[in-house]
Formats: sequence, structure tokens, C-alpha cells
Amino acid sequence: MAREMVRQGGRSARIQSEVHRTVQDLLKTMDRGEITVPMIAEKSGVTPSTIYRRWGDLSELLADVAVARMRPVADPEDTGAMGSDLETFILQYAEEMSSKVGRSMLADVLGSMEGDAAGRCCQFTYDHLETLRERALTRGEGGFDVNEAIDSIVAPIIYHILFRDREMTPDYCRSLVARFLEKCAGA
Amino acid sequence: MAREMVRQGGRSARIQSEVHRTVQDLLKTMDRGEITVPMIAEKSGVTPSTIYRRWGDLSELLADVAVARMRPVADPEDTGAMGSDLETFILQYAEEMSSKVGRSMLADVLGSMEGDAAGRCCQFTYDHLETLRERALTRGEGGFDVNEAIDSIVAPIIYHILFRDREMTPDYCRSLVARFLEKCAGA
DNA sequence: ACCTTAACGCAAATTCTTAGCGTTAGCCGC
DNA sequence: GCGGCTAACGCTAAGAATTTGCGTTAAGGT
Repeated sequence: MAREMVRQGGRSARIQSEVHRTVQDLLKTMDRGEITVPMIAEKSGVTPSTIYRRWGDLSELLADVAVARMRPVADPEDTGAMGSDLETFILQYAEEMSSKVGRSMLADVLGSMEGDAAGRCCQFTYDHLETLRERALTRGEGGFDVNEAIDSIVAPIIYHILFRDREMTPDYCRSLVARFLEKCAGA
Repeated sequence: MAREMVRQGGRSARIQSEVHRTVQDLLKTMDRGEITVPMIAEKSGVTPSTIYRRWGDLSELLADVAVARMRPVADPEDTGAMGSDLETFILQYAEEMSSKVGRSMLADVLGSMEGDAAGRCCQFTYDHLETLRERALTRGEGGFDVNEAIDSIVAPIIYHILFRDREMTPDYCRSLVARFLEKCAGA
């Protein structure tokens, strides 16, 4: 006898994907501050009360959608060497995150208290870096410490995006990666 | 003939400080998600419409209060040497930001789109570091690059606080400072 | 002291959120 | 594949928050 069952198929799943799709559509058209729950409900053919019951409030729903959008669909590209792997990944990461929708996703993820949107979201980054590290090791390269990569490369990028105190140029990202690789070689 | 005048004294100022004080009081008592504009209005003896007209919405008001609270009242402590100055400042900074109210302030500041709460807030940090740098130079010490200090020390601290993926221990902060100082000496 | 108008208070209108209750449709055992 | 159980939904009404129009108060300049 299964108490506390959570249904995963059929109607429930259809509504979830319908609502997610609607939110993503709306985010393309309008500013995040303009979006309301009744608006999402109407466009996705669901009643508002359903959305409130399932997600609690707008910020939780937005965080849920943001995490789903951030979930990677594939491993980072294999360019043949650790340095270029890392640089390629970071450049793409920085471009995604610094775009309008990327900043919006970051804000949504960080704006939710319930759930663990933030944790799950930064786990994606960690896993990608871990993939790059293992790939480097199997090639016979030295590898790198994932936590240090996050501190040296990812954290500054996120910081400047969030606080809008510096342009997020490819050159800046490349310099962060280059300095990190030097440090690895020196150690 | 002054068009677009902004009044700064008397009633207007009193209401602003009254509302700020009320918000700070409420933040001590209850969770941020429970606070509402009508609640703040009643406790501070103001009508809700006044708050909406002045601040736009709750998140803007919370961001405004958070920035005001973050505004430093004094320069960072002078411990006599650059290394200990930096370590002392960073330890205090990390402790403040990782506390419950600190995380709440960060979330509020990053949650506002209008205004420039985020920019003004990280400017405080920049200014403090700049003060420490100048102090070091007048002592005859080597000084350091403020932007690099932000990337190497401040950014990782903020990243881990926001994403809750690592305990913010004094030891960790000290290791960040120590590694940064080594890098300075080596350059 | 007077004039202009930014900023406020009040109250009605609108919109969003919550909660009760009946209905639909997944999932399980048979 | 049939029926029972109940999670999840729709509907609706009550409650709370937000917006808006309009009259009033009081800052700041002349």
C-alpha cells in the first residue's frame, strides 16, 4: 500500500510540460516582472488554482522552469585537449548566462527559497567540469581540481553577471581560463 | 524653474526612514516570504498606496532597504599590515553575508531589476578593498589589484553562499586570502 | 507670505491568491 | 481489463493584494 504516492504520467505530466512551455514562450515575449500566474494559466489552458497548488507561487514556478532549461542535454564538446575543452565550455557557459534569458534564469533560481533549485543548478556545472576532468585524465593529461576551477573561473563569471559591474567579454573569460591552467601546470 | 524636482526633507524623509525601520524590524521577526506591503504600511503608519507609488513593489523596497543596511558606516579596521587587514575584512564580510539576514539581503538586492541595487552594493565592497590597497601602499607594502581580489576572494565566497554548495568556514576564507597573497608576492 | 507641485491619504475598482468541494483519471491489486 | 483508492484537477466564492482617480497636505523656490 503506497501512501504519499506521486503521479508521474498522463494528465499531470501533460500539464507540467504545457505550463513550462507557456512560461518559456512568455519569457521570450515579455519582461519577467510582467508575467502573472493567471496569464500563464490562461495561455496553457489550466486553471490558476492548479498552478498555485503545484508550484506554490510564481517564483517557485519560474525557478522550476529555469532549472529545467539549464539541465544540459549533452556532454560538453570534446575538442581533443583539456585546455581547449575548458575554454570552449566556459565561453559557451558565460555567453548563455550573461544573455537576457540567462540572467533571468539565474535570478529565478536564486529567488526561490523552497526546493533546491540553486543546488541542482550548480550541480550541472560541477558535473560538466568533472566530465572534462575525467576526459583529460584518460588522455594522459594532468587533469585539474574541479572545485578550484569553480572558484577561479565560474565564480568570477557569475559574480560579474549578477552584479553587472563588468562586461562579460570572451577575452575576459579566456584570461580566467588561461590563468587557471597556468596555476595547474605550476602545481 | 526647477522641473522634475525631488523632495528630500520633512514628511517625505520621515516616511522613508519609518518604512525602512519597519521592514528591518519585520525581517528580524519573520521570514521574508511572509512579509507583505499592507503589513509594512500598517506598522509604519502609512497607506499601502504610498509604498507602491514610491517603491513600485515589495521586491524593490526590500532591495532598497538591503542596500541601505549594507552601506558601511566606517572604513575597515586597520590591523597594521596588508595581509591581516585583508583577512580581517574578508572574514567579517563572509560572516555577514552568509548569515541568515545576509543571505536575505543578497537575495533582495539581486532580485530587483529596476534601480541599481546590485551595482551600488558591490561598489561598497570595491571601495573597501580600494581603501585597504591605498593603506598598504602608504605603508610601503606592495599593494594588490582590487579587481583580482574580487575575482579570487570575493566572487567564490558569494558564489558558494548563493548556491549553498559549500560551508562558508573561516578556514576556507583564510585559504582564499592566503592563496591570493601568494599570487601577489609571486608577480 | 505666496505659489507651484511633489508626495501623501483615502476609497473604489481591479487583479491576484487562497480554500472548499465535487469531479476526473493515474496507479494498484485482483 | 475491472474496480477501488486517492492524487491531482476544475470550478467558484471568499479573501488579500495591487492599481487608480481625486482631493489634500506640505516642501522648496520666489
